[in-house]
Amino acid sequence: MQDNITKLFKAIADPTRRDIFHALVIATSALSITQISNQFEMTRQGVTKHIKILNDAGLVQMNEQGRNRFCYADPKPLQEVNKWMQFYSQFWDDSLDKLGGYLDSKNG
Amino acid sequence: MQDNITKLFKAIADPTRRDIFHALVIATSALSITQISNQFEMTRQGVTKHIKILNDAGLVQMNEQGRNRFCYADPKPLQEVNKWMQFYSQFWDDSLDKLGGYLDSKNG
DNA sequence: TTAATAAGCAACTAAAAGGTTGCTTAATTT
DNA sequence: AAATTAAGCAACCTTTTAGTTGCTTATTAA
Repeated sequence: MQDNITKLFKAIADPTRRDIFHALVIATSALSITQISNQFEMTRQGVTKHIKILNDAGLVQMNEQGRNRFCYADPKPLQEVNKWMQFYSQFWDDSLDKLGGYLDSKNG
Repeated sequence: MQDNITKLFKAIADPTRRDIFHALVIATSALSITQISNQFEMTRQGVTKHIKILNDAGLVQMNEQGRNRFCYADPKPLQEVNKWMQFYSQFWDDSLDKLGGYLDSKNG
């Protein structure tokens, strides 16, 4: 359906998903779906859907144990986002003079 | 309605908008709406909507001249995204050993 | 001064997103 | 074995998103 980088951007474009992802990143152990749900004012099914999207983007991995599905964050795919941004970063990394001149040329 | 970082992420989450933004970044001069539209298989109104979203996110600036609205990219807001990612980058910047141990502790 | 061009606005449509409720299944406790 | 708990699945609803068509307005060119 959609390419990886789009999946990735869409995954982190939702504030709730950023919150879930963050909660998993700072967690000291993997958390079950229910444990995650308890931290949010949303039904477990709602959280499950978000987790699925994060998982499809590679940002959350699972670990099934009996009736539990322990989730943990995997920030590595964010490197792709970093890579995407690297090209554009040259335009803010450049000296302000150069950027100023560039913008002036477009404005004037 | 929604916070800046969310607007920013949503703006770049759409592939067409990333394409428009990229076209403006690499353009040697500011481009009118019509000039941009000609590069995409989409109506001018469709492009206008995308431009509006990019503009709301601060990624595209305008420059009205008569009946033309010349648009140019402003990548600076992407620094916010960069900042957001910096926190998570520690988890992929760390030595593989440390990351491995962290994951093992969650898996095991 | 009539043509043509650039773009805005509004209404509409189709599909996707974000979320819910209700029910089922499978694994654990008691 | 019965009750509880964790989670999946499907259907549904509402809002947002991505895009269209049609029309108007304002600027510029012939």
